[in-house]
Amino acid sequence: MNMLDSSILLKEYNLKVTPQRVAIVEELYKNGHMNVDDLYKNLLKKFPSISLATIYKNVNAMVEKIFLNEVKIPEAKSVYELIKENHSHLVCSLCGGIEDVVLDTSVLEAALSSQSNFKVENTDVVFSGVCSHCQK
Amino acid sequence: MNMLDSSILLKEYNLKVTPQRVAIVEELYKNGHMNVDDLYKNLLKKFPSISLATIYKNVNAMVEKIFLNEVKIPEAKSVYELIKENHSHLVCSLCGGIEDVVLDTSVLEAALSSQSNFKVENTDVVFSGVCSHCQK
DNA sequence: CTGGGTGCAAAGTATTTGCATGAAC
DNA sequence: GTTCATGCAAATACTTTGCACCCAG
Repeated sequence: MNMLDSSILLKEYNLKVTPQRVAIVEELYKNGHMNVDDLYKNLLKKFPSISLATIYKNVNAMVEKIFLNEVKIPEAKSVYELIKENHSHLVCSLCGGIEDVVLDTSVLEAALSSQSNFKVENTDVVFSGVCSHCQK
Repeated sequence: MNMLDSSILLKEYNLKVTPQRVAIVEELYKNGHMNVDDLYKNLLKKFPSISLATIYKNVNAMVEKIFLNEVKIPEAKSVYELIKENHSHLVCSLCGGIEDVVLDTSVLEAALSSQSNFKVENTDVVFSGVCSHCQK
């Protein structure tokens, strides 16, 4: 994703294109999932005087415009990701890394509907365990 | 669950049996899922001078001893529950209520293992949507 | 221009910690 | 009697807000 893509994305969601916002989008694109502190630390390199408040305001704005997603992780801080195809998360309990995996959750939803009237709008799946790298 | 059961549970996990702890366990047994503030407000009725710090310390101790579980909910505060049979959660986006449902997630884990070496230790599933009551 | 974003400082909220007292065992 | 829990107050951590200044459109 280049500068232009980020700009277009921001514009599409009626957010003014600022260098800080572009950088947030690009960091997330590059790293997949980041928490607020990770974002802050990385952006400090580019914007030595950026404020944590700016990160919070922008992340919240992007979550509201629904092009960022907050992922709540067991025993860790929430991370944010660009919204994309539905997917589940793999959280390594050793290194803390997070991977995406595309899985069809419709089997679960079908099983649920057979025993409940709950109307599902979203299904979040988080696997905790040990990633392939840490198994070595 | 009566007073005796809670005491036994606490003893089994090497926690001294205090009235506050018994009350926490019984509240959770009665209500299923509660966040820290709910617990605090309810316990205040029984213990007018109980401290939030006591709730935090005990909840954290019980999570560490692995007989409480923290459930992270999208767009809401974490809730705690007594550990029991593996189950998934249904979160109503209208009333905020949380229900349990027992589902077999092994299909998902099988699908995952076919495309990843991740070694799953735990699978958390949270459905968001509208509960049967709020659909009316 | 004009609206909205940024960074700073302050306020607000959430959670943890240290310590004296008192209860559990 | 010894250990550890409680409640209070203070400390820390996390997040939001208000405002003056500045940049994007």
